[in-house]
Amino acid sequence: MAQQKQEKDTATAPDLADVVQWIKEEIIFGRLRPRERLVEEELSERFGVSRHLIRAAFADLQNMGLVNRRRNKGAMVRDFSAREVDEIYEMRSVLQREAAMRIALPAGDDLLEKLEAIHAEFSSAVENEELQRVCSLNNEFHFTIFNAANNQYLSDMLQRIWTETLGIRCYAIGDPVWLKRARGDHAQIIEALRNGDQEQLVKLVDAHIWPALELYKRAHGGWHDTRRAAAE
Amino acid sequence: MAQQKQEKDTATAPDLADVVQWIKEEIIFGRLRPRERLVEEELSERFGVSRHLIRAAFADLQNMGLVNRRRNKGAMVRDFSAREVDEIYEMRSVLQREAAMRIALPAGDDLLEKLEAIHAEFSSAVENEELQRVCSLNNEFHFTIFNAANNQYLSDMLQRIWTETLGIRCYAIGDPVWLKRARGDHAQIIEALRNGDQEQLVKLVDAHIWPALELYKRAHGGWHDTRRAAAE
DNA sequence: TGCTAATGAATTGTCAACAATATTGTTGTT
DNA sequence: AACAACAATATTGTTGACAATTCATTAGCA
Repeated sequence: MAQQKQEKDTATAPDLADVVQWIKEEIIFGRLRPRERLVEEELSERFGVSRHLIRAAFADLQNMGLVNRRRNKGAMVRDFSAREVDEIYEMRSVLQREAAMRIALPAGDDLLEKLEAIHAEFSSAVENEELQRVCSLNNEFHFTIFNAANNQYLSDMLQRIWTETLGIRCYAIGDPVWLKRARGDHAQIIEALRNGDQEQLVKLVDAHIWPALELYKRAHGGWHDTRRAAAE
Repeated sequence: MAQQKQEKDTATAPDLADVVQWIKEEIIFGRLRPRERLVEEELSERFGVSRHLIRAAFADLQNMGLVNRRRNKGAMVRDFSAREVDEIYEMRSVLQREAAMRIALPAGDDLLEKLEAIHAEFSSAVENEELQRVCSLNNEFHFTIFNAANNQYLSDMLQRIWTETLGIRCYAIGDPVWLKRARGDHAQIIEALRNGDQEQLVKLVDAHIWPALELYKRAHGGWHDTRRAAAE
């Protein structure tokens, strides 16, 4: 699934995948803000790689939905309109419910054990406020579940949505209230999986996604709904 | 939606979009077969564009799911395993049903008129056996409907699936029996839209997708389930 | 013969210079 | 002062050459 590069900085020259990851993180963790222009040479110097790689990375990031590009005008960090956010979240809801519905219940012991292991780590990461680990363990938790739906294409679509909504969801990661709530949600989800209560599972998985959206919307307060992603 | 380039060959130098479109058609209409290797310089000469453009096009086509690439090994036309085909069709079913369910009924006159116009053209294209037009009108018919669900992200996901399944669906386009049936299906779909029968609409839209898959599977007869898309 | 290692051709990956385009700043006219 | 035309700068797009990698063939050896 989430194709991580195995050994990162073992003195190997930076790869396209590395550059994509770097820029992705810059965007996720807010060093590059929505609607900010991305200048090829600037990033090229910052990361110490050729402009060529930056360009290629832009293409990838565009396909991931993290940046917009217009011919001869360059790239900028994608900014979602209020409507786009709502639409993407509706679809996230549809697909996650579909995944939850497709999991064969009651879950096998191996799945439950794996989830509990992740959940334990997640909890400890929350307590120590290791945000980056929280984020990555959260991903792992959910995709372990989604993959249990046993449809690779569904997992892939969810992967795409997760990437696109990173900027939205990562608002929540820093919020103590949300973190506490998420931990509880995860525990409940595991319970539903164990008890074989499919209806409850679907409900829990779906309910779990909305608080982060609310946080994001609140943070964006008075929302000016200007922008629109143009194709050319 | 389907971002076509307006004026094609008005003596303007070929664009990345052009190249992508060309290769796409080569794949769709079978001049490039599944699992066939795509050599950059070869295509570069064939189309008379620089190797760079071909490379960039490969990246795009990979993201569209039409080709697979592996580092230092090049690109090849994507080939679906039996399982992948089933999985992608399950998801196509889910999303199309979701779209059908979201259309506000009864449909407005403008929508109905538009669909009837497309349907009339479709019918004539079928009778004259203009396959390429059949294909494009078929797209237009369905996306007019999908867009009526009023969720751009949903439309975009369906667009992606349609592109990926082109190679599967275009088997059907050449089949007279399927064509006849499709024409009837479309008429029924318009009726359901007019009558405001949502349940029937969902059912029709869903039932419409499976015959083409059956045709494809039959054509692929004894299926060797070898291949697998590798990440690196 | 059957296996491994070395060679070479084919192909992809990378780079740096150059061309085309957009953006900004300046000048001159009314 | 307002506006338009022009010039200068900044940025992206394109090209061709070269480096690195893979793949197929052959040579060497037991």
